[in-house]
Formats: sequence, C-alpha cells, structure tokens
Amino acid sequence: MTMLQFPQEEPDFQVALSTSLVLFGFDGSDLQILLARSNRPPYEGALFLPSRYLNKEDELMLSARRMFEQLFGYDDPSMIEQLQAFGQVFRHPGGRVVNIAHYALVYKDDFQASQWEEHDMHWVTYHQVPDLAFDHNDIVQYAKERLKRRVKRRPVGFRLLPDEFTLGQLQSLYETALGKTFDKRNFRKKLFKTTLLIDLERKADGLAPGQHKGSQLFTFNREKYEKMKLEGYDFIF
Amino acid sequence: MTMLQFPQEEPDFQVALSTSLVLFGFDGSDLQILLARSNRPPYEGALFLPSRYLNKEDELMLSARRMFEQLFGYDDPSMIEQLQAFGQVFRHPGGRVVNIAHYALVYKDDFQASQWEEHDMHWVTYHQVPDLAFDHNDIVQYAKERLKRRVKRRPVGFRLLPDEFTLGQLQSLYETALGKTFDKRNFRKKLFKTTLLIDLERKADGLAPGQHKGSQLFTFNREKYEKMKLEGYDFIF
DNA sequence: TCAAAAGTGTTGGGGGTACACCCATGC
DNA sequence: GCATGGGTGTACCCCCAACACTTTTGA
Repeated sequence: MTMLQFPQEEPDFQVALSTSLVLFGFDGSDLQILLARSNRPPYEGALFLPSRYLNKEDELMLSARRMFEQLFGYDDPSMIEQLQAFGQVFRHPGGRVVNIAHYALVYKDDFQASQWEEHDMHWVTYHQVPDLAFDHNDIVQYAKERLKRRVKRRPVGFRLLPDEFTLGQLQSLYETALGKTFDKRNFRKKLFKTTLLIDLERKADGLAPGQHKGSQLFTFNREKYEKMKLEGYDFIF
Repeated sequence: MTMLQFPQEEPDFQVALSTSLVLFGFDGSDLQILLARSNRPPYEGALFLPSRYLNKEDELMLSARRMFEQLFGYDDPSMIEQLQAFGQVFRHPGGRVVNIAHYALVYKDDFQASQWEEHDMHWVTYHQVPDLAFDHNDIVQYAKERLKRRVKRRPVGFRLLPDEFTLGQLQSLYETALGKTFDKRNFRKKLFKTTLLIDLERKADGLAPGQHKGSQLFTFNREKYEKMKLEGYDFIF
C-alpha cells in the first residue's frame, strides 16, 4: 500500500482491455462520426462506438487498426492516434474492462459500405450524436476536443477532404470542427498565406458531393507541408 | 476476429494495470521532475518514475492520487491529469502490464521530505532527465509536451509557483516549459495585460529560494481566473 | 426571377517584436 | 568595482477583424 519501489507487490492480472474508435468523416458538406447499433440482446438497439476487445498480448493500437482495416480495406496506422484510457466503462459481468480509446480521420469515399449494413453502422452528424451506450458519449466529447486542438495546430483538415476540394468545403469543415464561423474573405487570405493550397485552375463540375458547380478547385500541397514539418512551423487557427 | 458488435467474444481478463506519475516541481529557479531509485534487486540502482500497480477494482486515477497523497500529505485530485496508456511497458514475468500514466504540478515546499529519503527519491532538472527504466523516458517526453500545451493555454504556471513570486521566477518557468526565451519587457507587458497578476506592493527579502532581493512580489488573482474560466477566455502564449 | 454560394480589397486597430540604458544588490 | 538581475518606453510591422457588392448557377 505504501510502496513506491520496484519490485512491488504482485500485479493484479485480472483486467481486460477494449478499444473504441472515434471515426471522423466528411461527406463533402458535413463532419460526421461513425456509430454502430447493436442487433443482439441484451444491448439490442443501443448505439455505440465501433469497439473491440484486445487480447492480452496485443499492442495497444492493434484493435483500432484492425477495425480501421476492416472498415476501409487498408491499414494506415498514421491516421490513428490514442486518446486516453477510460475507466468508467460498462460493467461487464465478467469483471473490469478498461477502454483505450482512439480516433482517426477519414475521407468517407474510402469506406467499404458493405461492412456497415451488416453491422448496422451509420454516420451521424457531428452536432447530433445521440445518447450512446456505456461511457461512449464521454469518449466522443474527448475526441471532439482533441480534433479541435489538432485542427488548430496542424492542417489535419486536409485528411478529411477529398483530393480536390473547394474553399467552401474547407471553410465549412473548419467552422464545424472549431465551433465558430469565419469571414469568407479573411478565411481565404489566411489559408493562402500558408501556401499549402495549390490552385488546380479548374472549376468544380458540381457532381462531387458538397461541391458547388463553378467553384475553383484546390488541392493540398503535401511536399510543402512535409518540408514545413521538418523546419518546424507555426500554424494557429 | 471480425466482430464489431456487442456482445462480442469474451474479454481477456489477464492484463494488469500500473500507474506512473510525472511530477513537475519548481524550486524557485528551476523546473524539475521527481524520480525514484530502486534499492532492491533485480532493478537495484535503476531510476524510474514513481509507480504503482492498480487493483482491478480501482478507479484509474486512484493509484496516482494515493502516490500524490503519500508524497504531499494531502489529496488534491484537481492537480492530477491522465496522460495516456503506455503499452510498451516492461515485461513483467507474470504477464502483460499496461501503464496508465498521469502527471501533476506541485509546489515543492509542500513536499514531505521524509518520504523521499526512505524511497531514495530525487528531483532532477527538467533538461537533465537521465536514462530511465522501462519506457519511462517516453512517458516523460509525452508529459513535457502536455505541459507545454497546458502552459500555452492556461496559466498553469501559477500552480508551480509559490503564493508570492517574482516576475523573474515566472519568466524563467515559462522559458523552461516552452523551450524558448522571452524579451523581459514584452513578457511583462503580456502578463500584465491578462490582469491575472496582483502587485503585492512589497519587495522580496531575498530569503525565499530563487527570489532576488528587491524584486517586486506578485500573486495570482484566483477569483479573476475563475471568472474568466466561466466566461471562456483566450490565453495563448 | 429568386435563392444560394462564389469571388473579390481596403482600412483601422491591436498586439507582437525588436531594441538600450540605469539602478539595486551581493560578492 | 563588478557581475547579476530588476525595472522601464517607443517605434514599426504584421496580422486580424470588420465590412458590401457583383456574378454564377440551379431551382
């Protein structure tokens, strides 16, 4: 009880780990979060975050990566980040389960729609997350705050957008994630100043979701961003 | 393996949890981190963060709070924050141990020195953390980044300082935590603008550690800070 | 023709940064 | 007397915020 030394008393090897994944997606207009609905008793009908157990020998991110791969068809660990451990998890009849929550940003077109129907998975809009099972609302809340911080410091927004996007889409994404509105002219000036946008010198045909026909198309300057990351940069929104 | 549903296969109740605590302190001049040295085989001589196991029924922060109480003689959970779970922990012969790391900010005078000698605990300066056992260097690194973010957004620095402090102490703390230097005049202007400092209209007697005799003494305006927190505020350093 | 989104410049104010000298204290 | 830290004001520049109208498109 009063030990601060190694080796201490014996560890208590009776805890299980689960992972929940907060997936942020962008459908062209709106920021969304992926939820699943249980189709089996006793939780039938309940909404929750995509979740799995970890085996005791698994690396902490493994379940999140497996889920990601299952939903998207490929494995890209660079998109997944740990949030933190949540201890107030549902009481499993078998014992203590601690949830190590993760989040990831995705462009929705990558999705394997077949997976979702089978598991009754749905996107809900960022502002309309309903009551979830267990402590998953807390996790979503924490993930939103993390996203906010990330969007402020890094141009992560580009991860959510399709390769070619309009400034209207970009602004709408920033406004949702940061919870405020921007003046259109000032927003554009600020973004251009970063020199991270490449003007594709083409206009949208209006077929892609969320793109207004006639809007100028842009893409993200990845090489420049990589160089800026090496040099250290200031990007505060 | 491909389940995304509750209930899933059975959880694996064979993991143990430990907690490590990164304690940042300020001795009047320097930012420091508390380390322990093992005095028993097989880890004898190794340096590590103060750490404990969690019992399976414990709330996640409990061990961190107990350690804090043991070292300081009182329990103040508002000072402790979870960092995240670290999975690459030392291999315990008995099985998998996941470390849920926490950090806290303290003013060193609160410390119960008797506790330390018994457990061979020492403050090391922020910039001179040696090689630690297990993955504790990773945890320290993560904690430093978290501290940096917190210092930028909240006036947490005041938690580390004694009730009465000089502007020199405050600036030195900010410079260490943020890893850069500030112009003295600009630093003062910026701090005064926040109106979070109260001029005590007294000068330091030079007896308190790190205080230059003759320096003006200040204290932190807690009421104002509480009000600002409610209203939401912008404090970016 | 009407509604919704795109596109486009200027101005004023505030905040950040750069910069130098004198005073008080302790050794 | 010398070194160390304390204390003070100004000028410039950049960035941010506020602000309105015309054009294009689709319904």
